[in-house]
Amino acid sequence: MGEPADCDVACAPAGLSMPASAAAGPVSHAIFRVARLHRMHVGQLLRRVGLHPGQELVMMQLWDGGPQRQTDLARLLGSDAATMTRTVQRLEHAGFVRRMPCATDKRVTIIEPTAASLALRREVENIWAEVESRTLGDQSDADRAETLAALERIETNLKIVARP
Amino acid sequence: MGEPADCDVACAPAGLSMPASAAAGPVSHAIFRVARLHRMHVGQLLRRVGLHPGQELVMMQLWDGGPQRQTDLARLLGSDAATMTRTVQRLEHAGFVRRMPCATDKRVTIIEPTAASLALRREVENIWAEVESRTLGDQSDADRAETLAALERIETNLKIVARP
DNA sequence: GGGGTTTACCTGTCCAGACAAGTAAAGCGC
DNA sequence: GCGCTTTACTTGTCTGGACAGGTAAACCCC
Repeated sequence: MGEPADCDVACAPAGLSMPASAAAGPVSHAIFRVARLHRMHVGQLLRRVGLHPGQELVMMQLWDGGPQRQTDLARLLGSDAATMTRTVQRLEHAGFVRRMPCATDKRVTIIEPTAASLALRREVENIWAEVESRTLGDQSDADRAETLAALERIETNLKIVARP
Repeated sequence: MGEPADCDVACAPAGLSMPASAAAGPVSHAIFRVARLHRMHVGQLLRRVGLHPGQELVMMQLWDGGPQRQTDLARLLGSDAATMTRTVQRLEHAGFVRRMPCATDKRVTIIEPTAASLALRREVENIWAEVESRTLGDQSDADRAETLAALERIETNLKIVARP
């Protein structure tokens, strides 16, 4: 570190909830804040059932669609193939998932939920319902629809630009 | 892995963009997808200037507010103190930030942007403007306001629940 | 059927982020 | 002044996520 310095300015409480640095992109900044808050809520609730944020999406996809190829899991969840490899490894180690080699294509591995994981399903669905409820608060149905529409507009825009 | 298994069902193309697992929380799922897409765009652009997603927020806060205490940085950006420690360490190693011990309180370290970092400021602001543009697409001003309002509604709700 | 390409997966490495635990300094109460 | 609490910061360890690089199998085309 450098030399000791006085910190007159620095010690002043700078308790602004909207830093001027966000002026360049208020929506981008809001996405960042909302995403972290949302993830915090999900993680806090998932912790009770022994899952980490992101893993519950894999399990939901498996409960919902049954045994699937690992590459399809990654594609459906928009995840990186490498990330999916390690997430599945951890879920397997935790006993929630089983990996089976595909008989007709030796490259692929089929991921299937274990019987033990089924006990989690109801809890995870409750957690998601709880988070959805916290996220939307007491909004009216019309507001909820508008909220979802706004997010989907953003998603569409970001997807369009991603493929020039 | 388990025994080889046939994968008749699994090999079928399951190219749905809206997995039924999202039914429990469409808005939550959308937040997740939007956040990852948004982060991808930011990271892709920031890579050119040698920053990683999240670091640009620290730099913007420093450029904007001048030298600040590390704990204030963490609080303003809503980040974990431990995360801020390592982020600042990496920024210091990259030469964008300097750490100075506070003369009046030996616990605190003052973080200040280096002169070298100032050359990045314009570029980072352009990147954020670009991401904001991609995010909002060709929305009208009214739509943009509604989008921001929707995100802020979510943020408010998640903050309220966070403090029972 | 042989060779190049594509696909599926794995590993290494880096980053942010969260939690736990620890240290040192400041503040506070008595 | 002494002890307890709070604050600021650090480190360890776990996770998701991204990129690069590598391997083996399947595919495709001539």
